[in-house]
Amino acid sequence: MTPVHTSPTPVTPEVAHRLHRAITEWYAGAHRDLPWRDPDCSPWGILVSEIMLQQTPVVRVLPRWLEWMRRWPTPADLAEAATADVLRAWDRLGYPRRALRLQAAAQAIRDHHGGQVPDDHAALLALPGIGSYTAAAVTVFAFGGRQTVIDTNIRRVHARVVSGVALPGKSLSAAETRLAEDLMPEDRKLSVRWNQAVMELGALVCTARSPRCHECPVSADCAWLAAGSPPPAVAPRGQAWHGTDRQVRGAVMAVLRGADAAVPEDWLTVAHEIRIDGSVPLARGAEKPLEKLLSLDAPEQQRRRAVDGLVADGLAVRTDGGIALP
DNA sequence: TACACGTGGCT
DNA sequence: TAGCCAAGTGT
Repeated sequence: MTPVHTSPTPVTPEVAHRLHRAITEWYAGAHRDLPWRDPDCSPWGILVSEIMLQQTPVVRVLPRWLEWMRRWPTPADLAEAATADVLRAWDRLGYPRRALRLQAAAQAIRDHHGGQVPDDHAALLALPGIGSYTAAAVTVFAFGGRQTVIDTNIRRVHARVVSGVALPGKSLSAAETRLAEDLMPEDRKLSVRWNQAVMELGALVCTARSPRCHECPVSADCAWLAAGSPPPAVAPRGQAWHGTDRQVRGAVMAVLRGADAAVPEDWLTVAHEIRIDGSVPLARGAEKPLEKLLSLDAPEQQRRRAVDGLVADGLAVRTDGGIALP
């Protein structure tokens, strides 16, 4: 292995070997027992888990994944489902466009890959909703390929252990990619375990806010810890939420998921016409989303922008009766 | 490159 | 409590 010179302290083959051994041994005893890690889990199940886990915590994915796999155990099953059912099953996982793209991916798998999830990295990358990370993850975790997986957890572990900084930069750099590639064990089977183990270390121990360095198997080799755990160079910019278009889109989607008929557009866009007295033809359970929509007190213009955006994104459609799930 | 895109638990 | 954060992708 070529020494890595992208950090203040180059990673020698000896250090790399020590990291491989320490982190994979830690993984063997400390990893979470998740259903998509079961040796019997299908590539489709793993692909579904990877999409659901994008920007979403494991605890929230678990119940949705179990229900999803029960209803649509193969790509062909999901390909043929009604999109409105797919969006309702996605429930409150967030970023519902992922559900749309997952169904589109299922249709592409049915139409162009004989119904089988492709094991080829390039073919995976060509599917809707699958980018660099997910293509690599499926290649590795579903098919045991030797690919460099880089997610936010892995970036953080590398940033601390090797580069000695608290957090990685906003976007993935070429140097980071090269570091990750250079750190990969040559042996294919070990590389699979390495990818999985570093990710898990970042998720359970080397966390963003309060890392548990006393539990870390590589604390002795950690450049960040050795440097005295310096704080991040630049404080990450907070994610705005209250009053944003996203919040309003989310509220509108919640209403549409709970409705058993098209919702008149004015009820969504004109605040004073949204009522929660039970006279609106919405399914039971929709009251709460409606209350949320009301409490937002979002300007009419913003509500219209949200509805227009949802329609433009294919998450909703305009019908004679109003707005509905597609 | 930077921004838009959901949601809810945790500190 | 207000803000941070979570297995990213598409434009």
